[in-house]
Amino acid sequence: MKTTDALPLSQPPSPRTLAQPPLAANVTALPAPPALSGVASIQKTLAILEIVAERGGATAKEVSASLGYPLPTVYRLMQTLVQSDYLVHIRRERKFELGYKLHRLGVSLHRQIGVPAEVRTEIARLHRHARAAAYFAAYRGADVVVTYIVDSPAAPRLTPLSFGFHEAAHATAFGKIMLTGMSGEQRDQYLEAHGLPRLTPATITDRGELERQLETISRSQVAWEHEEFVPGMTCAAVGVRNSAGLLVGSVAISARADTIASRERDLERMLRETAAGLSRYFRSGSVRR
Amino acid sequence: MKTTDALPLSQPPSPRTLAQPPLAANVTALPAPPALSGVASIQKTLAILEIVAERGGATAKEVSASLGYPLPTVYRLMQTLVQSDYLVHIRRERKFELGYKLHRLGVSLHRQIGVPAEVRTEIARLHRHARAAAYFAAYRGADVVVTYIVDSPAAPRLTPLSFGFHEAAHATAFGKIMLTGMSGEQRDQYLEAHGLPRLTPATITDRGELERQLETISRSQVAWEHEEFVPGMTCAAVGVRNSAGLLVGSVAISARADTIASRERDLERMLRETAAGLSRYFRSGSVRR
DNA sequence: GCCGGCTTCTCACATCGTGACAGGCCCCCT
DNA sequence: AGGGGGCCTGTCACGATGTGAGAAGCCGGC
Repeated sequence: MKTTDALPLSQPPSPRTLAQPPLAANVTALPAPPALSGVASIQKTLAILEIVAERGGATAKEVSASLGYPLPTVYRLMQTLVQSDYLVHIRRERKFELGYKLHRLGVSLHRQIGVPAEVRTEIARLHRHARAAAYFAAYRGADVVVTYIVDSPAAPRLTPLSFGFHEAAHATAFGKIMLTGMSGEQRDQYLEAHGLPRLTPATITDRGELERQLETISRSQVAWEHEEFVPGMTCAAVGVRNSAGLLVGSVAISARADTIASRERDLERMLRETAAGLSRYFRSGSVRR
Repeated sequence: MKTTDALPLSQPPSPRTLAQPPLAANVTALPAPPALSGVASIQKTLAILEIVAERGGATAKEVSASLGYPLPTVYRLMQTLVQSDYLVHIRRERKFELGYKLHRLGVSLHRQIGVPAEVRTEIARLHRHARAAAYFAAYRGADVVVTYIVDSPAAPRLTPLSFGFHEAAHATAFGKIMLTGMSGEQRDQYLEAHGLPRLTPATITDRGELERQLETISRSQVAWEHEEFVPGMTCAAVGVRNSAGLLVGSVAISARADTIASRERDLERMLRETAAGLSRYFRSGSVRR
């Protein structure tokens, strides 16, 4: 057995994904975009970091141009990042690239979110039996986060749903499960903050309609999502609870809408079984019934 | 074949590794430690990020205590990080953990440094034949960085030498190779900035002695390091050059000192072969001779 | 229901970052 | 070699901006 440094799967080489949380983009065009609170110089610095990440390296000039900061400022901020190993200055090529500290931080993040082996094997089993991409999403702070995925060429994951995804709760199956687990007040607060942006023609953007559907979901204990997140794709999820009965996460699958229609019952059964097994695990430390 | 989110191998749960570049620590005890230049608020913010990473989550109070910043300041900075998804605030547990943006940045870093498949297979082959941990270190900016490692339980890597390692050039085999590739002036500058900190009793800390050894190395084209970096461990490295004859990286192995003594010749031969193959690859795009 | 912690305001001060400008450096081109 | 055109790094005075003491919310726990 040999071990190597595992390279995290590359996200697609997309130009502009949902990098920023999809804030409602059509609020009658506010003149001043959020620019919320926070320390401005830090926001600038982080913006620089992300530009460099997106482009796979950038010159100071490019950064200055695309963010609109004056050049000396850009240099100053970038040098601060270089000093702390968040950036590397490659003088030969007159450009900046990401530094090694980011590797360590990424590793730390994975350690903090690490998914137990039992969850991994159960999700893998679900993937095999359901012939669909299978996900585990955990609750962390005020969000649901996708923390584990098993898919295959025949049943690939939904493109934006990679490790760490936590946006658009109103349009995803596991997001809906999370919303049903919240108190009315929590839900109000969450939806107020994130809005219900339209992602596809089928996305639920009406608060009342969403509430009604959540009602149904909390009775049936399974959440569906039909082309509301990505056209042509369907997801379903079931919650996982700990010994106190609190939602700690959820199990989900995704697949092409047309390949699912005929076996919804079946898939629901498998999801419930997996979720029940994991709930047992979170109660007692064992999956076995 | 199934694909999953690959978790980068965890670094050892070490408390305080060489996180900061090992600046010469004994310069007659300057009253004000470096605190070099740079934007102070940003350095504070990054320090907070790293504390949270090290501890696997921390409360604002802990951060305030261990860095000596006043509490409101800590909250303000941490909230800025939360807004940009570098941190997550877990209110239930009254603590902060790392955010998901760090995953993306880590992935981008790996994309930027990505090692070609040819290099990976050659390093793996070297590992098998030499029965030793095998490394590829690339030049990036003004540093050598370990970018690929193949090891195994029987021949494990040197503990601090994980992906991204780029310190202590004077005490590592691939570091010495890099130093031989520099002009006298570049070398002066590099060693001036980094110093020659003593890591083991055998570490070369005298500039003249190092220069003499580099002389020898540039003739023999192979660099050895005997317990100068980690006690009981030995490393050797050979440079890899591109079509312009410039060093682009190096190939290295490490093993317990006592298991190597009898086969230094053999290992040198294998290192040279691997390095020659990779040099061919960097010249012509193919390893084949 | 009250207490004690964490967390978030408020606000006046001066620090600290800012960015126009100019000079140095290095590389490339001829 | 010599020049020229970038990239990069200083310098500096202005004032916006971050700062941190204090105090008031907020929330959970006893």
